[in-house]
Amino acid sequence: MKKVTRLKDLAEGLNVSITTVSKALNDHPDISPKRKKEILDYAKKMNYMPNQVARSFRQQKTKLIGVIFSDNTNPFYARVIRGIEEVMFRHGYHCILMNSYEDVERETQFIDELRGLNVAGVLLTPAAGNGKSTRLLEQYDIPYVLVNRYLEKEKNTYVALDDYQAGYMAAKHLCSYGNENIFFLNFLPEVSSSKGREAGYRQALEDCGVAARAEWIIAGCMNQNDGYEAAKRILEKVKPPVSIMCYSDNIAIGAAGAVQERRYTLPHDVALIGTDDISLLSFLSPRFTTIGVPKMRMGRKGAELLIERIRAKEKADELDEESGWTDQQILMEPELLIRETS
Amino acid sequence: MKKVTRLKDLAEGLNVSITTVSKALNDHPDISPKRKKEILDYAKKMNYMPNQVARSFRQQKTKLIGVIFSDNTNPFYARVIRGIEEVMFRHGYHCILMNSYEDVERETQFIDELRGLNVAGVLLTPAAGNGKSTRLLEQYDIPYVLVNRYLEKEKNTYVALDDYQAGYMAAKHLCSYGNENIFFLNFLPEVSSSKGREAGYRQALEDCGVAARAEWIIAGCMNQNDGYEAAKRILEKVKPPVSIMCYSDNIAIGAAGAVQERRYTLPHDVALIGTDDISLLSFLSPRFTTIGVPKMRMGRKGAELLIERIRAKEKADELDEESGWTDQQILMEPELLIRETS
DNA sequence: AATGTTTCAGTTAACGTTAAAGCTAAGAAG
DNA sequence: CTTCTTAGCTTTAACGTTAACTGAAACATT
Repeated sequence: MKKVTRLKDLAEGLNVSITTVSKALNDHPDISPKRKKEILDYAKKMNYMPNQVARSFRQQKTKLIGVIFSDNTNPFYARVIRGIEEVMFRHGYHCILMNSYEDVERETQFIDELRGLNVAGVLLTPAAGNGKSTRLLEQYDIPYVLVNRYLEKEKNTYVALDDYQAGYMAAKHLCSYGNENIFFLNFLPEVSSSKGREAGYRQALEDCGVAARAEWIIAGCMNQNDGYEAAKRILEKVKPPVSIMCYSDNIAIGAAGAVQERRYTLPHDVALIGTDDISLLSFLSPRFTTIGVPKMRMGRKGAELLIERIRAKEKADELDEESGWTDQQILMEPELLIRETS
Repeated sequence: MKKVTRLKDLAEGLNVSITTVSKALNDHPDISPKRKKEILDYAKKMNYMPNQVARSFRQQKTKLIGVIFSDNTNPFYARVIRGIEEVMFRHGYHCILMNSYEDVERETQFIDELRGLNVAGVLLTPAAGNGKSTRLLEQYDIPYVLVNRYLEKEKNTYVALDDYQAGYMAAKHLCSYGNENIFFLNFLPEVSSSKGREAGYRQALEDCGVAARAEWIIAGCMNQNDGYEAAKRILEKVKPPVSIMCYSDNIAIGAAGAVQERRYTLPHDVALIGTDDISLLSFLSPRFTTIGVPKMRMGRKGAELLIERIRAKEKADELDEESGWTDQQILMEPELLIRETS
């Protein structure tokens, strides 16, 4: 049996015009029910699948979404991505996965390539930088939604954690132990999430009557090893008991390693709290105290927002007017999960 | 400044024909160096990016790759995917991420959609089933490479772990403790990796003079919770010391939870070994004994093989002959990583 | 000087789809 | 019976790109 890959093949098999087949498959009212059924049955029988490339070409739009995050192996982003994929799939979109590794250059290159691919939209966690990526996206008129971070200077649509609240909750919790030193192993200080958490941390200390010291905040922790190194240095200088709040669970894991290396115990010598609620850490002993973040929900919400925005743009393009999209800012509520490291 | 998105825009700006611009951008020898430079400079200045949809349409091929795995949040697959993305990006391909959740229906639907998208190739870990996916891929003439699993009945190109060796190493290691019971918490018994590991496990026991008992092998463990439940039941029936070998680190984590719940200790009461070498577990205490798997390397190798296969097909299509691709089977070497749970 | 070759450009057509416009016959309205 | 409408199908054109072909001028070879 000859392969049926084009409308033409179906049309010839049924002795109707190509357009008629196209209309039948797209449920166009022009076609009589009888003929429609005939065509649909035949298409099904022949296992026909429309050529999306041709369709995208003709319609000047695709069902592809760019998904740019720093690293898909980061358990946090992995779950965000899963949420995105789930929603996009349900809506007939497909996700192009891109790892930026926090590199602005890579990120902008990705965006250029996504423009070439004519993607319907982009979801991204912008790398620390000067907002070049979002400016490009605006310039290319590509709908986008930021996830987990946002840019203060510009008005954007984003889904993020209520970082201030997260920082506040965590620091307040640590304050309750009354340890003399309350450290904060922070991520890159220029990104919104780091700033928000630090602000929350500072406010919590203030509310607890603790004067924050500059050396308590250690910025630039990106991974487990950075957490390990930072904690190691802390424990060389400071005598337990000490409290350590971490920007991520990854960092907390590294810190825990340093604690154990020193033969200190959690939570007795070191009260430790992470952020993200990575699933592994609720199983292992000691189960990590952390700030829960609705990661999949964040991804899903971001995807839904993007779809909304894409729809608005499509409608506007049709009528040849401005999209009139009003930016939306959504903050997810963090949750204090007290377990065994504090 | 008007937006320059088409060759036509460039051509008009430079007063040359569209084809000339196309040739210049594609480094065709027809164009003189002088003119070529002129056009390239102008294109760069105008920030032109070729319309990949139109290009794909014209050339009847895309630079898209389907990446179908069960779940991108699984730390194992996350690293495999990262390896894939890395290589594909370097070669100008882009990855469409799809989570099958071990569901054959979903998987085949994905493949149908990928056919519509005209992807250049597909990388996948086939869900346990009857080989429907690979048959579809063959039928649609889409180049593909299997990763981490293969199908015994059919001849395929794949990159997988030497599962037999992995099972053998792990079981042999556990045998050295001389515990009376040596359990194996296995994954779905119908997939190649489970079979291979079980075969290795059996052989190791035999070589150690241990008669394997049917009840030692507990199949169907998919996640942490399954590992927890299985270990819990084991510890209700059997008195320590006992050895438990797990198909994955995820399962081992669950098992460790059950061990700790019973107030047994690792490795004294229970010698535990996992598989995969998930990065978290080398940091936390107790650091898990496991079988190391080169996950990123597996992804990279799979991607390279797929590119090879795509190239072969492209060449064959050009000459209008059979591709003559000979299937390749690549096995990665596992590594015994003895740490603190055994 | 006549002929062949090379260089460098332009013209044409096609990839599969669908929106818009066109056409015909049947049915409705006057 | 004529005119108007509608249902249901077909024809045409276009999306941006590039392979194949065409053509003119410059250059090389006898």
